[in-house]
Amino acid sequence: MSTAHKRKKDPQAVRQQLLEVAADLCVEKGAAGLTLDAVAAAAGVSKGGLLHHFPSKADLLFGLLDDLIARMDAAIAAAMRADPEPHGRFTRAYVGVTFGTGAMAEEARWKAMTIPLLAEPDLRARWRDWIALQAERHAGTDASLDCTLARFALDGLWLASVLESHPMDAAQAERMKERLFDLSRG
Amino acid sequence: MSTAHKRKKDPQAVRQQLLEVAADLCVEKGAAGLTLDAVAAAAGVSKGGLLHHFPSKADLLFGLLDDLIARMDAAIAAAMRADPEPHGRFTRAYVGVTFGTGAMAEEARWKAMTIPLLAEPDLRARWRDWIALQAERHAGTDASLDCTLARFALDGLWLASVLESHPMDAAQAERMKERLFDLSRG
DNA sequence: GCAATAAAACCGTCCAGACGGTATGTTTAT
DNA sequence: ATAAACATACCGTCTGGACGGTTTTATTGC
Repeated sequence: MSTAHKRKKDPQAVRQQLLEVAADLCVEKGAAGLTLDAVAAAAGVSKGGLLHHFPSKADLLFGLLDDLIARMDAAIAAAMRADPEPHGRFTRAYVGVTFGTGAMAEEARWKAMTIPLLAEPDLRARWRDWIALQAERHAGTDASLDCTLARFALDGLWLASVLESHPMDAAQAERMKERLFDLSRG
Repeated sequence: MSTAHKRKKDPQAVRQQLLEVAADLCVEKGAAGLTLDAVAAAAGVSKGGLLHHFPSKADLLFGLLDDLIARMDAAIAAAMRADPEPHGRFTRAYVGVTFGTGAMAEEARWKAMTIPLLAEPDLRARWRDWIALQAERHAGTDASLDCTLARFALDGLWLASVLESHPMDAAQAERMKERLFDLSRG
């Protein structure tokens, strides 16, 4: 028994709530282990309500990834606007955003969710498209060997942070970040 | 109806066969889509037989990962023996083995296992342990910033190859490999 | 050597629960 | 009034794995 029908309806908010809850569960259980029942329950919505917003599980996962990509795009675009030097600009923005100066809790959650998302072949394709788009868009400024290497290193670093396999203190992280910036300029 | 009980019993071989078949199916369907029935059928063993060797699905996946890790350990050890320079020796071996000259089947298995490895918390822990062990063991020779960075870059490169997100031709790959070797010496 | 006995290595079936999705009713906003 | 935004109930399938047999191998006693 829920009281959802008593409160004011706000479809957008419910949709957002569903996405956030799904993201959390995705981090815990992985995309494969994500169940519609669990999402609905955790969001305080019935399963029917969930399926109203996202007609299928696949749609829900697509929604998750699209949201993630949109946020990342926005953050990268903002970082790039603040960088006067064209060469390696995208790489630096990518590094800066992933190292995440701001909202750590949020960052960590979205980062951790990426892996489970990538486990699904259909979602992978979407992710790949985004990568390809970025590569094409910044081919003129970020295609050098060291820029590419810096981005790969960042991916590895990010992987390590998700796995918690390479515990690093703040000083080490800072040195690494600076080294990556160096590479982006070379 | 099977004839397994007619032929000579060889538990080790059956176990190995199960692992190989499971690995192959993992490549095809992904670890999430791996079913015990499918593994048992493909290995010519009943489901009961499979569950005799691996009491649960999790155990099967553990077995799969442990097998891969053992092989990788061997390959890395061999590569390290052939490298006279101590500094960065492990990093170079890691790079060399991952770039993988030979054993394509093995590489395909690693690729298939990578995503599940990152997605499943239990498998993740196992992998993390291995990383920690290596880091500790080679702390004296491979802990420099550039060595660490090279390994991170390699991980990123590996991920890209799994996701097929950064198509690279052989020449590019070779240049990247050389650059990583350079970093391991600095 | 050789039964006898235990233990390991299987086989084949069946089931309980989980899960995605449908079908239909009920409330709320416009 | 009508459509969107939910809730409730239910179904079919799929899958892990429990279970009780059967056959082969190993060990022990004599």
